[in-house]
Amino acid sequence: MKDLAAQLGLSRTTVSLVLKGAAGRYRISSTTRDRVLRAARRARYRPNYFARALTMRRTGVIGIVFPNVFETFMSEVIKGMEDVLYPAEYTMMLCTSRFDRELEARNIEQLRYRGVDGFLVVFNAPFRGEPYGYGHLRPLLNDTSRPTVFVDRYPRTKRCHYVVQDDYRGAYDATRGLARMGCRRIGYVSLDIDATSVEARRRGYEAGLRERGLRKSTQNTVLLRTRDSTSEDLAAAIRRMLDGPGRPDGLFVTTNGLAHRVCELVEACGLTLNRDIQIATFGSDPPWFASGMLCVEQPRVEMGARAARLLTQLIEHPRRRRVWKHCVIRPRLVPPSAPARHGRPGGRP
Amino acid sequence: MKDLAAQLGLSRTTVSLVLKGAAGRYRISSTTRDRVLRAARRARYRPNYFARALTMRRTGVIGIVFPNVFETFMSEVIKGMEDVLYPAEYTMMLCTSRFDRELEARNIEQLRYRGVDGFLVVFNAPFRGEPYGYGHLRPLLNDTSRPTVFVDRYPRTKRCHYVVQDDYRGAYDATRGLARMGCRRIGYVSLDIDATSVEARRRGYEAGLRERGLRKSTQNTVLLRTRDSTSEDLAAAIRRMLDGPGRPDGLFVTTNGLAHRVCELVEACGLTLNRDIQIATFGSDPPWFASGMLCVEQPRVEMGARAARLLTQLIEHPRRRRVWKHCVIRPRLVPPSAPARHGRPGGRP
DNA sequence: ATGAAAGCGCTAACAG
DNA sequence: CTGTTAGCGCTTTCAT
Repeated sequence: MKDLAAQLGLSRTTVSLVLKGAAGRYRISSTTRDRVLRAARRARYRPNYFARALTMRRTGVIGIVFPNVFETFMSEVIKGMEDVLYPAEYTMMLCTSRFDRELEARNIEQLRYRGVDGFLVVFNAPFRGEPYGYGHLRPLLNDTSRPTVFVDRYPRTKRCHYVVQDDYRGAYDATRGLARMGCRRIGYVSLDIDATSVEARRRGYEAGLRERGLRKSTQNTVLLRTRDSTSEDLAAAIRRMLDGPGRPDGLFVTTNGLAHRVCELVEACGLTLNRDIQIATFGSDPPWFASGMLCVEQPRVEMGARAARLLTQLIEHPRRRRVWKHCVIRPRLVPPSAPARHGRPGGRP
Repeated sequence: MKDLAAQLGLSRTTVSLVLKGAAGRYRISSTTRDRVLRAARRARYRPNYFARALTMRRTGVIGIVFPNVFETFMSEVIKGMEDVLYPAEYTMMLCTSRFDRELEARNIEQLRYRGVDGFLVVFNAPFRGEPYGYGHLRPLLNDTSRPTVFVDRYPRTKRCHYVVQDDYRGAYDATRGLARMGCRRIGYVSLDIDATSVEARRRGYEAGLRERGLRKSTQNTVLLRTRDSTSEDLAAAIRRMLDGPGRPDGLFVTTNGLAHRVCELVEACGLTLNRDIQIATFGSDPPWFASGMLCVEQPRVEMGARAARLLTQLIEHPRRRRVWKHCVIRPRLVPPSAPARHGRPGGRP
């Protein structure tokens, strides 16, 4: 910029002013303005990012923290974010926590250090009763100069911004859906996770049962304490459940990956899905795979987009940060696509 | 830092010197050094990122450019990178190009602007004969102050650093493997893409045929001009190939996603995999899915790790940039897991 | 062993 | 309308 100014015989101020579009306010002659603009273009001038950030305290970078990016849920949410962030001239800085709270904390620190303007985060939920809770999210909750929007789940406090799907309603609808399909003994299978989303799904499930005059039984409830869905824990629990006398004729499984595994196990027990038992879960099937499950379709892309839009609002209008925004998107119930067809994993070159 | 210095009654210089560990060289008393260090720790002092970057011209951030992150290939390569970058105190800035060259160019520009120390990139390959080639990678190839390591494929020039698998060898082995399984007419199915990787696979395939005294036929060759593997193009081509007189009894498919789709189509034509026809491809099956294909197992995590390690070397030892590093990793051939078992998509909550 | 001073590239009062 | 000036927070050379 100095060079530019020298070359034009102007002061740095003038150039700076013009370049940030304040020419009007300072009544700078349109001729000099044009000269500056043209010269800048010709020299492919771009302000130095660090110098600018140093004085402006603004970077145009959004910090994204996700458990991973390969699950369809995550990558579709990210797509939604990209859709709004890119046109708005923001850049994403993406970190994955790999279900590791340490790493998550580290990443958050890194992003803060690197001066992101705001955060979009899907955090790791601990197993219920685990000692370390959400302490590492404190830096996010306390930082008033940098807004955070939580996605899919939020820390216990409501003093934060978040965008989630209506987990309660989804589970409620799914459970009633199962009942309408003729199920009388509807079991519950879930990771035993301390997340607002899972908790809401449980409440929705229970409300659904109540509404149809059904009851839940301890025997037909499975709470898993491991994320490895191929673990023997799950298999044993499912077998036990299906061998018992009051065997369920329907299952509500809180998450998609788990549900697929449950399907397998059900079949391994000699039962046939959609005949002996119905299964409902969150998250829809990929196009190449009809699972035969009743699905609560998550508005993933939309959630990402809404979260990103909210965040940019909060960044650009600091006053709005005072009021906590809670955005809850209603999911849609998708009946099992019959007949159940097993395709192959597609689109993964 | 100013506060720190004031509080300790020292000059900023001293503090700065101590903090960067140069206390020894400047013979600063160990007592003052300790005082400074302790105070710094107590005040949770961290140098300002932008001020530092402004003077140092170094950020500790690595720019990562990938077509996407949801394909298993991509996410595993990234895992390998994380494995070496995190312990080495680097942070990743990840951008996806979504198979869009515009976006790819934009992302590269953004990352340069944001002052990354180096690049790790899997770029988009155009279809063969498409006008816009690798021009947008120029900024990477020309930038001597910021090394780039290409992964999985490299621009036509060899004047660059790259880490790839031995595509030629993999394809060669796979083709010979098919022949050893009894195939006499081995067809070739591929995206018609202008990538070094795909080209090497084709050459490997041809060499494999030659070595076994087999010949390729135009009729048993399918070159696709769309990335949408559910397209009717592929279905039609496969049908045509399988209906003809010299129907292939083996197929080498260059990429994994495509191969799965081909399996489906083969079955849709009334043929049975592993009986009427054998299929070989790159990329191994996920644990929950035995495809029945002969697989060239890609060393994905290792590729990511090697690339990252190479890049940090290049960053930290500028002199090494003068010699172009080409790292080629040998893949392993994995026979079809029998019997072919169709599982369900797991691990995707 | 420690401090003063210049500068990285840009912004923003304020004075002409 | 344009120029002067004082930072932003840190590094580094050069005196002391």
